Amino acid sequence: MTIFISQSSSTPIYAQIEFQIKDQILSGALLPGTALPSMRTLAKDLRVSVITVQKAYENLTREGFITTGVGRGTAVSPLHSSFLRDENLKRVEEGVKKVVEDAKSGNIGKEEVLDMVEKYFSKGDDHDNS
Amino acid sequence: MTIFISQSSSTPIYAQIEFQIKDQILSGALLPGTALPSMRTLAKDLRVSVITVQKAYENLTREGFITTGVGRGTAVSPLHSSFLRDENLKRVEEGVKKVVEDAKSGNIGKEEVLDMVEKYFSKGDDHDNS
Amino acid sequence: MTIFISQSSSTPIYAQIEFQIKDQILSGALLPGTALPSMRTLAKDLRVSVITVQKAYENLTREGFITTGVGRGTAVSPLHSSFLRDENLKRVEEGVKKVVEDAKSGNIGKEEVLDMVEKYFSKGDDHDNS
Amino acid sequence: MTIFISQSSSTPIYAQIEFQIKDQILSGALLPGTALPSMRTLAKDLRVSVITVQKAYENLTREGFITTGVGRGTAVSPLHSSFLRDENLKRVEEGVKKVVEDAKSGNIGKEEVLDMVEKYFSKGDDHDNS
DNA sequence: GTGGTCTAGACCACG
DNA sequence: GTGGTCTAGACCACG
Repeated sequence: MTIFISQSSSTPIYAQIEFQIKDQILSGALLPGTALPSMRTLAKDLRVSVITVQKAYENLTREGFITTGVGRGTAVSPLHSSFLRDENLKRVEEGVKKVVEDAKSGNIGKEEVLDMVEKYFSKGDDHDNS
Repeated sequence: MTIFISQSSSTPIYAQIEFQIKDQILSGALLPGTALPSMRTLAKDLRVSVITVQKAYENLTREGFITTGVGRGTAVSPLHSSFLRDENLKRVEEGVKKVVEDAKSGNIGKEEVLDMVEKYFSKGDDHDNS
Repeated sequence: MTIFISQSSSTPIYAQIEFQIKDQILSGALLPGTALPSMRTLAKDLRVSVITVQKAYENLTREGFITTGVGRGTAVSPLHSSFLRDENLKRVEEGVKKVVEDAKSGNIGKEEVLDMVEKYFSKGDDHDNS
Repeated sequence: MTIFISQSSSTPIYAQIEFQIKDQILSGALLPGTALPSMRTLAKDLRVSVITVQKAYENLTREGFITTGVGRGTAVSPLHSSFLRDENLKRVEEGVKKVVEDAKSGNIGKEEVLDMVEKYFSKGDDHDNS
């Protein structure tokens, strides 16, 4: 598991850890059952305080992404793929809603927004524009 | 000019004021030259400290949306309509970029996102579902 | 006499009036003895308060650029051309001093500064580079 | 880090702090990564309010010179040396531009300005009067 | 400990 | 009246 910490970012360090782990679970990079490093190990690796890692793990546990047990360590929760899909859809839908509100109040047309979506979906693809 | 403050929001009060005024300028609800309420008046109306309103006005001034002058008060800057359009496009494009990133990492397809955009653009319309 | 007021500038209005009149005297555009408009007339022309114009005239009088007499109105002082030249030199020399300090502390060489001076002196000239 | 405050200057205290720190970063006296004193410490040292120091730090953060983080303190940003040079050049060029404008409107010749630049560049040098 | 937000006052220059 | 600066407190999240 790879996590990058930016000391100069304004995002709190605990949130950087939390978001990156969540991203990797949602994208399927971290599969259910996979063991996460212990809080002490991760803290040492990232050169941050154990308390900081603890806060990230705590939040992820509360949201159901990981499970922690005394003596068992921490692992990715056995999430139904439908749950994952719902989480992702929720995240995207919230973004779309906000974007459309901004577009409407700023007199930006539907076609322009659709074009932007097409544009960013194409980026990073290799000659794939089906 | 109408502004709603949520004391319980995690967004700072000064930012709530700032964003709402910016929204109204970008949407054309506040026209160039329009006088804004004085910092003291707005502070009293919103039941917040003068300093809080000042921080909002300061940020808007630095970004060029309003002009302030001691003894002259505060007014919406003479903005070119092209500037307004650019600002709106920038805001929407940043939103789209983030949405597409989330969609890609969550295995959500382009078509699904396009459908969401259509859906939210239709909402609030009268008998318009072309 | 032409004066432009910018309501959106952060420079106080009285200072805008003061500086523009001083510039015109120092550059020779306003000659000694020339009558200035009365404070009331100028205030009406510029659509500002009489008190604002008064402050500008007051400062210019104190610095010796204009003379005011009850019933005689206001006029440009009979300045010796050597005085004008000294004022101009003082202003330029102060600017050069600050520029060189900035250059030194920023590791910018003398040649680079000399080049900039040449460059800006050429601007606006017609094929004159003696 | 040494900072001098003049309570009687017309430059706001927060700006004095801001400019002096920026000067030291631009001149290389403060290297990237160097920790700055905490706002409370500096405020106590300079005998000013914490808010005043905060405003200076806030401006420097927005301009990219320093990075701040709750719980992490404040440090000089990792700046590219090319950025530093550009910032210095920008500052000097603005000064030269203003100087030349003053000189032109005051009928002061290019040679005189060039001589002044030479003169101030020599000052403070040891036995260097080439 | 750190920086970020907020309050309730004050005094100033400007118009 | 207006905005700009400053003080001396407070509470918060973060590390």
